[in-house]
Amino acid sequence: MGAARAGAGRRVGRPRAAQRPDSGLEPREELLAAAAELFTSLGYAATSTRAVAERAGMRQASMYHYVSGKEELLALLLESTVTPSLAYARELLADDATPAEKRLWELCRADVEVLCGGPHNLGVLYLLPEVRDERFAGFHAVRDELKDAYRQLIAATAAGGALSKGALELRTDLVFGLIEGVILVRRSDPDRSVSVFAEATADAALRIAGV
Amino acid sequence: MGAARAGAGRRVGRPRAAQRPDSGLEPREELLAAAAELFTSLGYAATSTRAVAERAGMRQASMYHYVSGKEELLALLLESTVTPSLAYARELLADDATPAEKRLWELCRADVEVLCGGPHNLGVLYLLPEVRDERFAGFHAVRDELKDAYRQLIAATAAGGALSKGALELRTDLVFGLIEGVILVRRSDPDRSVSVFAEATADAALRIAGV
DNA sequence: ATTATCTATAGATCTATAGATAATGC
DNA sequence: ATTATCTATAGATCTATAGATAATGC
Repeated sequence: MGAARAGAGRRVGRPRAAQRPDSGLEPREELLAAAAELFTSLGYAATSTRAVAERAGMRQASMYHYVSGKEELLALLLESTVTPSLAYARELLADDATPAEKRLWELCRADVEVLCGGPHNLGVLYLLPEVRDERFAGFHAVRDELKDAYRQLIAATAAGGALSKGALELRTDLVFGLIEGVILVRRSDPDRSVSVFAEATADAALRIAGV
Repeated sequence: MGAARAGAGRRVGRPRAAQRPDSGLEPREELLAAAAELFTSLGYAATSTRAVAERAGMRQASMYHYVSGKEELLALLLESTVTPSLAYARELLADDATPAEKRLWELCRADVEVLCGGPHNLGVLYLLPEVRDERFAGFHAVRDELKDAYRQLIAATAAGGALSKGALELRTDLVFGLIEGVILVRRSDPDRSVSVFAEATADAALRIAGV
């Protein structure tokens, strides 16, 4: 149980119509990978359920065996873009042995790595107009918490401690905007070295934060 | 001739089915305004020609009397977002009486005003996945030229003169990314004072540029 | 006569469901 | 028997064209 697909062995159920080499992924993962590729390149509204399913190696209708529709796929992908950074942010917030400046830098660097890492520039999902919809409230909640972690770290720096509430908000927006703006930079130039860019962005973020 | 609509007088042609108070705009302008509102809020693919036409006060089919389709509307709107900044950038490049730092600051400030000004956050059109398409090559050409103006101004600053080609490129990307990232900030918080934010962003851009 | 609009519609989608089928499991 | 898939399709779009119509212009 669990390791049912191990060994690419015999599988229950009617065989797929289009036989392809085993991807090694669970069908649901195949769908997510297909959706990631299509949503990031064509956009959400312009991607049909047929396109997703077919790219995942199954027929359009079979997709509904695994997910309720496109929407669920987008919600899952979106959350995968913020959850790792949020987990790391929580760690950094708890670590009071390290100076706030250093922790802020680390969060920026890591966040850029997540947004720009991976094969499909998943960060661009942020940019989709559909994402504003209430149906993706889960994503927004996680993202808000992440932004709050940025705010706390900025406030904890030497330069940040002196700021008024409004000024802190503005700095936070600028830093957060810089980090998310990175998605646009990567979009227009996809072949950049991510790690160098992530460090340069973290440096720039500290300068904006006033460090 | 030309001022045909003056005085909201009698108009040639079959009257519109849905009578509404005269907007004072030419039909083509009404379509552009409707498209701006819908493309920025729902996205391009999710906006139907029917929705655009109806919001402009005419029936779906009548739209084709003025434009070839949705695509033309998006192309026009996109260009309207970069053209003003580019014109201003050219002026600034020519003005060698003013220090480069000051000119760079001005360009950033003005660009943010254009991107975030106006009623419909037209800047978000940049974010639409469809925009990458070759059909919008005109927009991309203008945008590339604008980015090149940023590069030249950064290179002309005291800090920029010393940079290697690669380092200059990186700084330019970071600054340009910060400016475009502003679109995301405005999207998540639309009621911000644009002019204050534009100046704060220009300050931040100079800090990134190393001034 | 010219024009701006309308109504109607063909043809091409796209989503989600119903029900059939071809495997394995027991 | 259970399961993963398939095929088929109803119903809801959406785009772009054809052709009719209701104004003004001459």
